[in-house]
Amino acid sequence: MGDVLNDTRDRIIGAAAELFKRHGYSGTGLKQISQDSSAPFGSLYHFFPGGKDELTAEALRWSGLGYQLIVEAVFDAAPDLLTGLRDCFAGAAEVLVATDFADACPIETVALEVASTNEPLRLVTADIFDSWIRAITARGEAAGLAPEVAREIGIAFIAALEGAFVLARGLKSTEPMYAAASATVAAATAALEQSKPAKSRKRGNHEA
Amino acid sequence: MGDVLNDTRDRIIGAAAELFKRHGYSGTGLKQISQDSSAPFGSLYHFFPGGKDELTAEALRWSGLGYQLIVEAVFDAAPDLLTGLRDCFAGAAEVLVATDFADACPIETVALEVASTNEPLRLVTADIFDSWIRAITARGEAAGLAPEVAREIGIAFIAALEGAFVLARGLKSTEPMYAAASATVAAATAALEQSKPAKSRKRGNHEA
DNA sequence: GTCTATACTTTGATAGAC
DNA sequence: GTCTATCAAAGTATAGAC
Repeated sequence: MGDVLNDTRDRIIGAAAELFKRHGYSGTGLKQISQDSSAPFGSLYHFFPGGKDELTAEALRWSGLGYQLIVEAVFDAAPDLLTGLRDCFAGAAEVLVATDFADACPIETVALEVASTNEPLRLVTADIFDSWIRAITARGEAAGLAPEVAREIGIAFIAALEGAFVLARGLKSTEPMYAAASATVAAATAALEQSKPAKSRKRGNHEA
Repeated sequence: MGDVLNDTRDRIIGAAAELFKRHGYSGTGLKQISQDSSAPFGSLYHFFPGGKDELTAEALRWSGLGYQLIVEAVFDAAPDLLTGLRDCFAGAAEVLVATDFADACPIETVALEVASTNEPLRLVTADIFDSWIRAITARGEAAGLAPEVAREIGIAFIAALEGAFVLARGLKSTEPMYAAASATVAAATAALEQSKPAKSRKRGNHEA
């Protein structure tokens, strides 16, 4: 997010993504995007002939992919699945504090706004959520969970993170992040236990 | 929510709450509220001299209390805490399907919209979340959890529900509701186990 | 208290000069 | 491709007759 974007089109997308994250879809005007990106108003319609919706779709896809890469990096740096899960919540809490609880999930607010009012944009958010779910499901499977269980835990993890963002921003407190972290880790721990019935008594650790 | 509101002021609040729930704060205009409530435009400023923000605050408080009562009723009807938790998710899933994924949490979208843009309204959402947390924490304590654990599980439950709403509405699927339910129940189960170390082997059930 | 008309601002979008 | 001027519509808010 600290990128330096020199290309006009990229600057527009970056400014739009930032504004959508903090003010939402309806709360962000094209003129404000024009100002924040230092791009003339006409350039918005030059690069995005479809108007606000086309620009929003691009900003959502860009933000959604960027956020996924951040989360994947956290998991890559963690020694195991459970640590990775907990680190995601902890990292999110740090960002919230550093930005006075402004920067959370980059697509959550918009996703809720368009869910029942703008079907094309709703589909964009659905694609992003799908991509996130597939990514975390793969991590769960790699950790030894059955595919269906991995998917269930993965979805629950994303839901816990999104919900914790809502409470944390509303309460201006990181407490929900750590509460959600503990619950998610507890659920994942139980799932891991159940998927390895022949373990427990350290009678031969037969895993990768 | 199926109330018949004859008083003008109540009709305005009801229509506003409904519109905020589906279209958000910025996405809802006062003229639309006037139309949906069959109240003349001037009446909005007669009953709410503070304008849109005062009306929004009232609508949020009304919706927040109403939703809490619904959840409390679900817990009252359930035989135990774990069943109550699961029934909340199942009931929410049913409402989502019945309304084509339009009716979820009545304050979530607005809470995210105002979190970083409207401090007075953010405080209103914080009060509502606080009330919800206290209510569910009391249920956890009554079920035998230590106060701190009950609060943690309670916050995680609300976060899971809110996050599941985001995913369910975006994906137009109830899968996230059930995934979040299983994870929440698993976390609560683990917490209940830990809070009763002298149980397990049915060696004397010394609880209320 | 009810209701209409209107003022003022901002919105998304377009046209056209350069 | 860049940039400015402008449009029609919708936004919040107000005034005042009844």
